[in-house]
Amino acid sequence: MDRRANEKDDDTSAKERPTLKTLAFMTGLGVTTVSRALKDAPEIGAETRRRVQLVAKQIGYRPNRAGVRLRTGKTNVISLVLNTEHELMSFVSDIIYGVTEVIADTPYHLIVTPYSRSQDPLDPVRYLVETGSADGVIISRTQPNDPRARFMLERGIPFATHGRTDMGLVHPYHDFDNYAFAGEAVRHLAGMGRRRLALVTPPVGLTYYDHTVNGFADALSEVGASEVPFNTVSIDHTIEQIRMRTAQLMRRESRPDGIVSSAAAATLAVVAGIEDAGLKLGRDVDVVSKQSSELLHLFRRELLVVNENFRLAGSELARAVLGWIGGKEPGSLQSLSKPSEVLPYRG
Amino acid sequence: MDRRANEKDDDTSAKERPTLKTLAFMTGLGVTTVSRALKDAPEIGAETRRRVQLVAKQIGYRPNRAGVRLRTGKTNVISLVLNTEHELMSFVSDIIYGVTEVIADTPYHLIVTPYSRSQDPLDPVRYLVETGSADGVIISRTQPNDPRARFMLERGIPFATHGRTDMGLVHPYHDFDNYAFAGEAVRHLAGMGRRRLALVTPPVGLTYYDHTVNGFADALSEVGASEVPFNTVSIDHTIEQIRMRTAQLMRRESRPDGIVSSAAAATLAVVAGIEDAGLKLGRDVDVVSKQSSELLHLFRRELLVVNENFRLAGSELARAVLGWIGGKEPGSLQSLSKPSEVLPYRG
DNA sequence: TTGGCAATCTGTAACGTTTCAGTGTATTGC
DNA sequence: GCAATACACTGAAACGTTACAGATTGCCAA
Repeated sequence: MDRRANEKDDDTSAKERPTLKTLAFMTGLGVTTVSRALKDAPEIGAETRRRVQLVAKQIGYRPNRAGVRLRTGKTNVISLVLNTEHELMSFVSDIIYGVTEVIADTPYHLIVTPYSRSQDPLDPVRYLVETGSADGVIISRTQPNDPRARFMLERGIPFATHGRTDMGLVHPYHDFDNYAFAGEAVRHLAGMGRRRLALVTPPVGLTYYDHTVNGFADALSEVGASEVPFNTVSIDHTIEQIRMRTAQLMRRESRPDGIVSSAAAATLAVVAGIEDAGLKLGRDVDVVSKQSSELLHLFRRELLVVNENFRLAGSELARAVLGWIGGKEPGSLQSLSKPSEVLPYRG
Repeated sequence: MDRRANEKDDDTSAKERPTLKTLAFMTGLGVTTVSRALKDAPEIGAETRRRVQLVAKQIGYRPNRAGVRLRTGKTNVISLVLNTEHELMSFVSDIIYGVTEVIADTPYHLIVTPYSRSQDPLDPVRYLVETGSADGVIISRTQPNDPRARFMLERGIPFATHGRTDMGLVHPYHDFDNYAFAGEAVRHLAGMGRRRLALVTPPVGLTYYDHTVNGFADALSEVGASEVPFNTVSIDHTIEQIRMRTAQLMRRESRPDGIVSSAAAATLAVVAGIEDAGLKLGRDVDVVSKQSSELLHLFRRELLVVNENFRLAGSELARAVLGWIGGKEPGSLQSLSKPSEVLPYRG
């Protein structure tokens, strides 16, 4: 029995993946020692430590994730929670790439946890927390009073939000300064002589809706321009809806001579609507829009753009969650990204 | 000792997550019985089975993934392998959503495994296979002779490719019929009287480059039109490169009067280049382009489009991998998506 | 010499799951 | 009446890891 066990356990011609036991056998040490040596524990002799680490590198040892996870509860997983129906396409891949960039040389894996519109946004988060499926969570579509953030804060699981909350609770976030964006946009339009401005808002209910609306309103009164209400659409509406309602708006005699748009996709529809109404961009009306890739200037060179970098957002969010997991103060893991200047076509 | 152990093990006022032991205690059965009852093993009495499943549902039992994975090696993970340096990969999010749609009511999680262009594309796949990090893998940017597919086939790990290979090996795939697309595009342009056509190709080296080029060439000779070589760009090039080289091309007197473009982002640049050269879309030249979202018609209504559905691709790929994991024949898990008709603006 | 202590190293148990090799019972066949 | 058999269930072991509680050694102070 002893013989057989040894034969099996100590198999060195291993096609199998090496484990601590393999390393223990090769070095002549116990698994405990090997385990500790690999994580630079202080009670292991310097030479032993080096030797173990050398052998481990040589044979390409990688800790078994299931073993670690079962024993310690650490999943080495970051989950990105996404709404599959709203999140505008291009953002998502940029955020994902930003996140993966940061976790690339960590043991972390990124899992994407989706939820659909019909679902309570809290569902996927509750699932993650209750099943212990991730060490950290990134959420977007953040609300001023966000139940998901509250929930995770209660349960003590590290997370970061894309966008800020306003609950008096402190947690990591990354946000684009939409207050500044809307303000800059208004000032730029006013500088061009535009006086009657409309705003294509973010989705109602999200925090950055408030920021954008406030930035817009404050700058309006600052420059003495007036607002043309355009509450019938937000960037969450379909292309067709935005296009149609923009056309309606632009056919009214009280139409705006300047429009600020919170998203590139919406801007395409807005411009289509403007042209449907027989007006000309740059002459009858100017449009300032956020964009996350360089395509709006290809679309119409008259467009004025402000760039928002979602890859950066992804990186910052990942850094924030990892920081929290690593024990940093949540309050020190907040970042706000300033908008670029309003950029005219520079072709 | 016995008392203490019991007190700990049988803790029923559990704030902790229920495990098989919890269920065993609550039902008065052994863990083995509970485990089998939950997976409908035949040697468990019908009533016991129902009872166990009822209790499990009541207390919201969910198997511990780490436990299962450690014991069985089953990860319940599908990995999507992505190249992070491919700009304007807006379809990535569509694929992700398609995949998540399918795995939503399975125990599977989706992990995104990135690699950068500088890396060997085989690296991430090798990592996944060697660490046993996933039960199934989805890859894209498939090549006719694809080392990744060959590797996974050798190692016996289920996968699906976005795009076909041409190695005489059979494996699941989903592909868009780019041969048909290019052919349709050429025939449509020819039908409009265009005789000198250029092609903005997919990246050289990928299988669908060949399909596209062949479809283009075959249809050209079929309709008796001629090709204007445009090998200096592919859709992998930057917006600026495509734009500049299109402008160069269009300034030559041997310029094409029709262009077929394999991607929406490239098309934006192509149109910009056409206009840089002082030509007018729809008059001097017509362009047929693939697109994955409805934005090209907003861009220029003269554009002719063919739709490619990436969400569908994601779903099909996920179904294929899951099918293979579930024991279906790889050869039965292949699908080809036919292009839509060439669509003019229907505004 | 002895006791104490620091420095290294080690075996065992446990995380939650499934599989293996059983253990009891009741029922059947003869 | 007894063995064979089907049925319903069970304990122990194992997957790979880490934490706990030692074990061994050498060295120094008393």
